[in-house]
Amino acid sequence: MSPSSYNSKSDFVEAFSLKIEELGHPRIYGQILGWLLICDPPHQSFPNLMENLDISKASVSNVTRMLLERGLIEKVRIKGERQIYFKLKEGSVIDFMQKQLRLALDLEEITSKGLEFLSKEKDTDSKRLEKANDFHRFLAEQSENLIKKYKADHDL
Amino acid sequence: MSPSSYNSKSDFVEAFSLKIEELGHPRIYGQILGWLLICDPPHQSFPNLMENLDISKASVSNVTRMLLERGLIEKVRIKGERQIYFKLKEGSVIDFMQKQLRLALDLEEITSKGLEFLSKEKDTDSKRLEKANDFHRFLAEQSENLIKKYKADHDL
DNA sequence: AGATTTGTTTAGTATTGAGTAAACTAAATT
DNA sequence: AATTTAGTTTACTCAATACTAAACAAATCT
Repeated sequence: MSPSSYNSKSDFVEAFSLKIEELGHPRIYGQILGWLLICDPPHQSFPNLMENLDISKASVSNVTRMLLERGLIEKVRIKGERQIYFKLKEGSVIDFMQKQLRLALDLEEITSKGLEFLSKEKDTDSKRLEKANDFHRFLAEQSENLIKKYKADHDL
Repeated sequence: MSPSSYNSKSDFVEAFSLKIEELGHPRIYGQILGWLLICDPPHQSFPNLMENLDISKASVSNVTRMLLERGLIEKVRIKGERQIYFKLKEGSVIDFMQKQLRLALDLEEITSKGLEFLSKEKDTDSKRLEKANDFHRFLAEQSENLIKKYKADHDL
């Protein structure tokens, strides 16, 4: 179905950032992450990012701050250089997905508290919520296990 | 940390819909899903939804259409009644999460195509992207297995 | 100290999308 | 056929947010 690849780094960055944007992040958020996955060298300065992604200085400042706060990138200082460089943090790809998987845990909690309330009411049908809760607990536990296993198998 | 439960059905619906909203859906999207998880009876009319969720007729119409298209709810006709009722579709909770898990598959594809492009370039460092692709493939496969197993174990 | 470079913050623009009221359509009842 | 009921569509308002240009702050170099 998709045997074709991209024709430029920009194509990759665009596809990648569009997907990240679907999750509710700013477009530039995914652009920077995507670029840092393939750029050469792996660390990039303000001007590097501005030019290659065609974004403003303010955007670099704002979005790198977000990414730093979330622990997805880190600053790199180079001896004798004034500029700041940014690079992907080790394990950022895993961390990013792990955050997505928290959804199951959050919904487990919410449905669990909902069940607790329903149990105090009379004449309620809690079957639907019980099923939902059960499934979310399963998924939260098992996906957590998956990540653990992956990390263990890859010395992280 | 959260030993307390909710004090009303509305509290549950609000917490639930806020979480769904974080994923990029309209607020009312989660409100209707949440309400249909706990309402009595399980099928609800336009007026039911308007009153209990305090939303307009137009919103019920628009958002139920979205939910129908995505296969998360279904229409119920009752003999001799003119009104339409809506109820959660069997398996909608699982379907909803399965859609979330597609992210790993999508990112696997994108990184895979990125790697294919990089392989045609010279002097590129593709280690970062290879790692990302490997992880996403793992997660896509394994999470798919989880769902399959859950469905099998629960006769779905 | 003054000037230059580097990065941050502020203030403003523009776009997007949610939600609704009201107009409209379709169907059923009288 | 006329009227009421049920749901859809249209047109609009409002709020949130991304993004940037320009003003600002901080640090380094001469």
